[in-house]
Formats: sequence, C-alpha cells, structure tokens
Amino acid sequence: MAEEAHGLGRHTRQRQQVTALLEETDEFRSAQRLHEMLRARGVPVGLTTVYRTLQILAETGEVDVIRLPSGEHLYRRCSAGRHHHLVCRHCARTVEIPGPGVDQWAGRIALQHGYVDIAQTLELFGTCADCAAQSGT
Amino acid sequence: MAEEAHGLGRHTRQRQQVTALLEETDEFRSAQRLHEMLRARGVPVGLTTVYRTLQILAETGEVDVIRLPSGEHLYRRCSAGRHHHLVCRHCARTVEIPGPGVDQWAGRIALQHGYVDIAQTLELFGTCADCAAQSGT
DNA sequence: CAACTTTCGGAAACGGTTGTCATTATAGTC
DNA sequence: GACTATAATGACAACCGTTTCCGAAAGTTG
Ligand SMILES: [Zn+2]
Ligand SMILES: [Zn+2]
Ligand SMILES: [Zn+2]
Ligand SMILES: [Zn+2]
Repeated sequence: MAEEAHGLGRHTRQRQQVTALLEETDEFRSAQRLHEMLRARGVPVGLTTVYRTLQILAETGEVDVIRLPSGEHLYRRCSAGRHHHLVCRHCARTVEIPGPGVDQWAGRIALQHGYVDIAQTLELFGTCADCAAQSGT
Repeated sequence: MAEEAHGLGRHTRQRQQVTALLEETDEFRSAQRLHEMLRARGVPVGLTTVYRTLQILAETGEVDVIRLPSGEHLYRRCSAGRHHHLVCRHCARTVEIPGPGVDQWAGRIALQHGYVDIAQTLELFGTCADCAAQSGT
C-alpha cells in the first residue's frame, strides 16, 4: 500500500524536493535554475534527476512548460483549468489567462482546412509593470 | 548603382540561390534541408551561409520562422499580411490563417495586467487531410 | 535482512545553431 | 579593365540546453 496519485513512481527525497520547490513560487523557472536553487539550500540532487522529474511532471500535466525564444524550457506549477500564460520576459512573473475561446477558434479553423488532431501553442511575452518601471528610470 | 531593396547586403550567388529556393514551394523547411537541397542540385554553398542568410531574411521579415517542438527552426516565404500558420506536423504543408483579432485580444489582455511591449506566439500544428488518409490505411 | 527493482547522478553524447578567421568574391573607383 | 576597400564565404570548432549511459545507491517487498 501507499504512494501514487501524483504521477511519479517511487517516493524519493529528490522528487519530493523538486515538487516542493515548484510549489513555492509562481514564476516559470528552468531546470538548471531549479537545480541551482536546490543545491544552494543544501539539497544534494543531480541535474539529470531534476530534468527527469520535470519531464515526468510535464507528461502527467502536473506542471506547465513554456519554451523561451532561446529554446530553454521553463516549468511552473499552475492551476487546473485550461489557460495560456502572460510571462514577463525579464523576471518570468506569470499571469494565467483563461482562454477557452482560442481552442474553439483553432478547432474551427483547422476543420475548415481539413486538418485534424490539432495542437496549438499560444504564449504571451511582455514586460511586467515592475520591470518596465525599473528600466524606465 | 544597383542592388538593395531586399534586405540583404551584397548580391552574392549563394544568397540568390537561397532566396530562389524559398520561392519555389510553400512548405516550411529547415536550414539543413534547404542546404541539402541546394547541394543536391549542384549549388556549392556552405551550411553556415544558409543559416546566416535565413537569419537576415527572418530579421527583415522577408521569411517567416516557426519552431518545432524539437527546437529546430523552419523557414518559409509567406505573403505580406499579418497571419498565423496551420502546419502539418508530418509534411509541413502550411495554410496561412489571417488572425488580426488575436493581436487585439492579446493587447487587451496584456494591458489589463500592466504588461507592455507584448509579443505573442501562436502556431497551429495538425495533420493535413492527405497525411491523415495515408496513416488511416 | 536479503533480494529485487527503480532511481540517482557524473560524465559523455547529442543536435541545431552560432562563432572564428583565413580565404574569396563583390562593388565602387581609377 | 585593373585596383582596392570591404563584406561574404565556409570548413571547423565551440556552444548550450537537453538526453543518454551505466555503475552505484536507495527504495520496496516479503
Ligand atoms: Zn499554466
Ligand atoms: Zn518582470
Ligand atoms: Zn507566414
Ligand atoms: Zn501532411
């Protein structure tokens, strides 16, 4: 008996630490940064393990992933519903944007052109009020 | 006198060949594939040059770029207006989707949350009718 | 505790892209 | 048609986030 109900297999110290860290803030963060943060607080965890854990969490839908223009992946523990992200390109502060309408729009467009099995990627990048104020003066 | 009015600087054989190849079809293609195609038809051009040329064309807006989930970039000569892309994930066949409404929607959302200087990425990936028929039987 | 299985993690591999820099081509000017 | 300043080329190496390898370590079961 015991465990499961969280997508991950065995209940290891490392995975606990990664998921715990993800719960702490609502910024999108990279695997490498999460790794650094864990090491900085004395948690001995390998980078490979962080990558693997995030991969599993992403597959099971427990975290959301976005890709920066540079190609690196950022991870975040989000709320349950379908949504898009409005992300500050400087500090990664994120606002969830409920966007069911976009899904419907995409499905309709795809059907019109005979495409099936549609997946859409919609992310909004901008500069948040704080970051804009900083660079402003 | 002469040249210019096409974003590129000097008028070299290689750049002519790359732009000419881009005019030929309306699929999105990777830098490496474009390079292979040029070599295959006997045009001696280096991969680095293809990358650089595409970079310039992308910056000046003469070609559109999308990024596959794998991270590789695909390039295409598109029509002028603002649009999104409906791309077949198997054969890269592409339909342009005029979508001014999405811009406005994004701008409105961003403003609501105090974000400025917004950039949005919206692409639709699906399976086109032909590819669906093939895999279907 | 012993036996078995999963996970860990350092190091090496990967893959698309970008940087380096000596060589070559281009486009104005004589 | 030279001549020359300068931009472009391209083989090769470096980059960088990510993935794969595989022996060691830790979790789980009975
Ligand atoms: Zn989210
Ligand atoms: Zn910010
Ligand atoms: Zn386009
Ligand atoms: Zn197709």
